[in-house]
Amino acid sequence: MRKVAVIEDDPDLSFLIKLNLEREGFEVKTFSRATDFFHSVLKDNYNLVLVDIMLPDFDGYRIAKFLKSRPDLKDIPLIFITAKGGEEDKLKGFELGADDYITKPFSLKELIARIKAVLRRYEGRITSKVYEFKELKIFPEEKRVFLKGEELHLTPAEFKILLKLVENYGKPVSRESLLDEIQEFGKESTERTIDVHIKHIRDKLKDYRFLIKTVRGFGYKFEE
Amino acid sequence: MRKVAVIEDDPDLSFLIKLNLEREGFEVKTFSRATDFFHSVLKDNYNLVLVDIMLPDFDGYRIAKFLKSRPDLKDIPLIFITAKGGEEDKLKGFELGADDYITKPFSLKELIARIKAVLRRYEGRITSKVYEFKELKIFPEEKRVFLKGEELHLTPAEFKILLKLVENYGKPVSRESLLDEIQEFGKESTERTIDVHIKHIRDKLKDYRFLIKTVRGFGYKFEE
DNA sequence: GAAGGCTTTAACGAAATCTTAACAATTTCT
DNA sequence: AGAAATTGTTAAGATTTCGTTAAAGCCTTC
Repeated sequence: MRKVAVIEDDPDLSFLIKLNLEREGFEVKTFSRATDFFHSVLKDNYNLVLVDIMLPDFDGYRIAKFLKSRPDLKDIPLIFITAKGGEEDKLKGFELGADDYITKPFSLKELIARIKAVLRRYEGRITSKVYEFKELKIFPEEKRVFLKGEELHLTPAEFKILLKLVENYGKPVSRESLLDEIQEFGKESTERTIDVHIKHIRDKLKDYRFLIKTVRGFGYKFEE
Repeated sequence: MRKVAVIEDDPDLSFLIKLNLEREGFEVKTFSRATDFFHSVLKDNYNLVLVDIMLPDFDGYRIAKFLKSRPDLKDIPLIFITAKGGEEDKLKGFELGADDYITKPFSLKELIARIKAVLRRYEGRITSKVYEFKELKIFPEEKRVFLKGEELHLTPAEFKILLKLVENYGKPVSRESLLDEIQEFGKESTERTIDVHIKHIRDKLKDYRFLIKTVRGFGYKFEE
């Protein structure tokens, strides 16, 4: 789950942001003072930091400077919140490495849209991982699978299932979790659906079908 | 390796130049007629063009005019070779954008020195990035696209989408990300908007429409 | 304020994909 | 071994997604 740190001294606004982000599936920690955040950021792994420029102890720019000065933290996406709307402030923010900038008052909808957009942008930067098992290669970023040099055509659901299994190499994955991967939250399909997808994947893996092992009474696992 | 095109109708001189430039580590293509060169210059990426003013079909000035009239070719350094030594010719050459001018007879040593000097001058400049796929060229800085030497007119949204796809060559880009590129936050358009833009881009790419592949359930990708 | 270019929306058909359900095969349990 | 539970297989129907078209909405420009 993606974690967001919110540094905002207005408790009402802070609460509202937390509420809405959690509704979107984020894990949220709020801080009313920068110093508290400093302690947390070193041990918790945030995927994004949302910081108000005006804070009682530090100003937001110093938070940005701090984050950007540390090699282990400088790649955390950063969004500023501010009451000021001047171009100059905006520029200063971007110079300090902010990824986006949102001025009060703003709609929560907009805030969430911006957060998601920033995260999307960052996800592209992740160095593309490659999974390789004998003659099977999986490129998650490219959503492609190769078997003996030939590309396999997997449907979206098939690809998601295979990837989930591979990511949990050796560990059994329940049908339930696999279902979560392939469908919208709230839907509830039969778990037999998974079986059918698994069959299709196995068929496409041909003589490597054995890589997907069934874990009776639970689900499936990927293992050589 | 740096590529030089030599347009010179005297086969002996042409051969001599080729020989000496290759000894210096250049890749050299020679043309005895301008028309042959015109075909080549559109697909090969020359770092420098060396052209004799007097040619059987076209004169060198027209070659210069042609090159300088095309945004995708106008930055290729150009050196004239000529038998005439008049100041007038020299001026005309420089007016047309020649970077240097050398009069017959000249020593190969001198020619090479001048070529290197011109390239040095050019390399100091920031070479703006160019994307090139077969007969498709994209100039992000200038926001222009050329297909088989013809400029394509893309609308702003179309250009942004194409560029985003090209920047993520081989990687699927989600409709959401593409929407981020073309519109302000807060707006939430339907993702079908992207489909329509994609159709328009594909139509304009004509027989290269296949470069944009759809990634079912996700978005699109650019790939040869 | 009309015109034209650009973007967005809506709607439909076609194709790809997903799900279901029924039956067969296999494993586990008693 | 036989019953029960679980998984494999199959095929058909339901659903989703995409391409395409046309038209509406929105700017800018004249």
